Amino acid sequence: MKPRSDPMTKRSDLMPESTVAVLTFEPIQTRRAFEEICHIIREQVAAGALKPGDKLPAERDLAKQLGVGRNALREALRSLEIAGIVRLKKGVKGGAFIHDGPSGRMNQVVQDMFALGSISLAELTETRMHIQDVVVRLACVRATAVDCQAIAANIDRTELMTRTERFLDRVECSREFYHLLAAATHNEVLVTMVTSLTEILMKFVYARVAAGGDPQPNLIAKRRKFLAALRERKVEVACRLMRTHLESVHRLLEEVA
Amino acid sequence: MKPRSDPMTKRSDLMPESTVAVLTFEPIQTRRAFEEICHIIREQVAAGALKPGDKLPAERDLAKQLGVGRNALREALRSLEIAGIVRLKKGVKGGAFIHDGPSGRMNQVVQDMFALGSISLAELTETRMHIQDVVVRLACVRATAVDCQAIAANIDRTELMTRTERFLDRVECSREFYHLLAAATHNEVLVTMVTSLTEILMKFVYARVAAGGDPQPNLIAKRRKFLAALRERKVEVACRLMRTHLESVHRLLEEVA
DNA sequence: TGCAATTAAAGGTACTACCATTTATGCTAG
DNA sequence: CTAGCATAAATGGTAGTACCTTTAATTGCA
Repeated sequence: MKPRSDPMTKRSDLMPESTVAVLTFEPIQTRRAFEEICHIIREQVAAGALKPGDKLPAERDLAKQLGVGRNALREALRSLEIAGIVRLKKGVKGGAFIHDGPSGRMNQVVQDMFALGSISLAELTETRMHIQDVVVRLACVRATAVDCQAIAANIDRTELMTRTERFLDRVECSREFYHLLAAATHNEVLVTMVTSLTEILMKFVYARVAAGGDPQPNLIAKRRKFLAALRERKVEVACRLMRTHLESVHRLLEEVA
Repeated sequence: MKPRSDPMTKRSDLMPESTVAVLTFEPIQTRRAFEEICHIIREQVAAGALKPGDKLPAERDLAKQLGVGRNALREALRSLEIAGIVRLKKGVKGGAFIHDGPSGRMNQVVQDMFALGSISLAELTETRMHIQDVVVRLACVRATAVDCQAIAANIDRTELMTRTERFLDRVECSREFYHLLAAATHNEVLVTMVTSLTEILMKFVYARVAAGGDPQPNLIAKRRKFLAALRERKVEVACRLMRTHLESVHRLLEEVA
């Protein structure tokens, strides 16, 4: 790992040009130590050699084993932590543990993309509208009694927040509503995507609500109506309700921005 | 930044218990230095104070300014680099530059989730099927002549790869096909999502093709038929073609796994 | 026996020194 | 005067050391 300057790159003067021209010599980017380490860990995870809950050796030991400095190793661990692969715990019996799943990582990605201007609010709302449509259709087919009960409980809590005029808390309830609905599809990929889209858009809702009060006076009624459609598995009705609701919400959002 | 042990936490013995009981003392998690730094940079980006192309101060300077060690700063920069926020360049006139966009970050997230078992192949294929349906519908409405020409050129290239039996290269063409199709929606969020889903599933296709030869003998004809439907904006036809094609591809994928 | 003090393990941080790479500058040869 | 090469400087990359902070096990005293 030590030799950063590959002697291979210096030998061109030792070979006649005629033979050099045959080879392609693509730009072998010298991978940084932490990249190499990340790659190794990721391979182990992908191969099943490292499973969630497993503990990596202590930083000092692992650095010795890999023949790198502790800094480089820490940068690798930091990257893996940011990626949601490992979770670092301090103290004795601490260390780097393989994480259960990179939950919430995609949220950060979407938010970063938005902050950097790679994606726009309009693109987010449009995508959310379509994905949510897929979610509703799947949920109508697959939602279990337990799923529906969870949603019903969520609506009850939303109603309480509305009556007590805790509108900011009610936004949290909304976030959870969409999460529960996505969970009813029993497709974790959809859950992740919906959660990311909902998360970032809820930030705008939050700003709107913090400033202006309650922009959705009929929310509870709309939610209950939707839940009824979901329970009766009336796909088209549920889709229509969701679509019109999201349209109004998204209109509000674009006013804020 | 230096005092990690907040003197505030030591003053409980200086106050009578009666007043202590009033305060809540939520568990103020001591944020690590690199987290604080990441947060600051992200704020600057979100606020528009830092725009793509901007250069951050040199590591040594920035560390001094922030009052942290170079290690901590580097871990922060590493995190931001992994997140696709900054790009680090070596040498004089190098440094940390704000990146254009975290393109490709979501791919890694999806692949990590899969490697860790958070999501399954079945969930990926199902989601892809539905998202792709959305994409086709939008593309049928919005695809410009340029979009269609790009897809046509891609199909031509795919045909060449087929004739010359470079099946592995043809898989790359397929990857590009789905990317171009998504691009025709002119919705970058959808592009990102589709790319992530396609990317990971193509890994399986790649394995399948590398082992078994050509599993899609009629691919070119199917592609051209699809493109014709797209050009004529026959939404339902295009959707049906895409759906049946993906169904067959996904069937193959689940055989591999 | 039970609680408190000690201790050890492990991550978090700072600092230093040096290596590697890249660009600019300047000097020398033609 | 120009071309090319040598040198220098800036800057990220890496190693190593020392120490702090947190956490949990252990020990010891009452």
